[in-house]
Amino acid sequence: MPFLPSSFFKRDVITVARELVGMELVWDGSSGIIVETEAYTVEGDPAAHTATRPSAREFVKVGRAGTSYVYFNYGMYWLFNLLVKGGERDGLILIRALEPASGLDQMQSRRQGHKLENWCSGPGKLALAMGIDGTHHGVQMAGKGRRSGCGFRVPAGGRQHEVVADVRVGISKAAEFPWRFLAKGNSHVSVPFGKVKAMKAK
DNA sequence: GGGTTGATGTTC
DNA sequence: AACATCAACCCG
Repeated sequence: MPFLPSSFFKRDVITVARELVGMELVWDGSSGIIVETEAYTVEGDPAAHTATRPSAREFVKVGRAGTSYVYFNYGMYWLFNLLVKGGERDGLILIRALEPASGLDQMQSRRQGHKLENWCSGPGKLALAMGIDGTHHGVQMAGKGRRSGCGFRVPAGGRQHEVVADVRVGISKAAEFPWRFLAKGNSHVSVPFGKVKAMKAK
């Protein structure tokens, strides 16, 4: 299966975030099926980095569609995002969870002491499992200049997952935007469908 | 299983 | 001061 072309990432960021669920992320000898994403838009989204960080705005302006945006959060974890631009709405997509698919030995060695279901069930965890860190900021993931061994593709057998939309996780601003996309019923997601609102209701 | 808490550092 | 988190720990 060929890798997704850069044109895939030159569309509306919400659309792309939804369609990435069920795709396979290939990264340096390992891969996983994407089971959870979150979209953040450059305009009209108070929760997006671009709303508060000039450096993020500059990255969107200068970067090409399909480039990785990796940053350090909570003093401990790297989070892996993708730049989407050229469609109706530009923005960044946070890859939040994967179902491990290949290179399992490598992933297991990086996630020692954890169950398979928890290797990639969260944005910090998947960065650990795949070996993603700050040196991987700005990596081209599609089209011309794509880094060898990295990219996205339709898995063998096609996209098997039904996608559902829910609110995003771990934010205080624009918390009601339904811009988190999940593979329905999948056990590798970070927070199951409906759980964020259920917690908040208490 | 569910709730709570501590560990960490960059950004503005 | 806030933050796009995780795992260890309690309690049951």
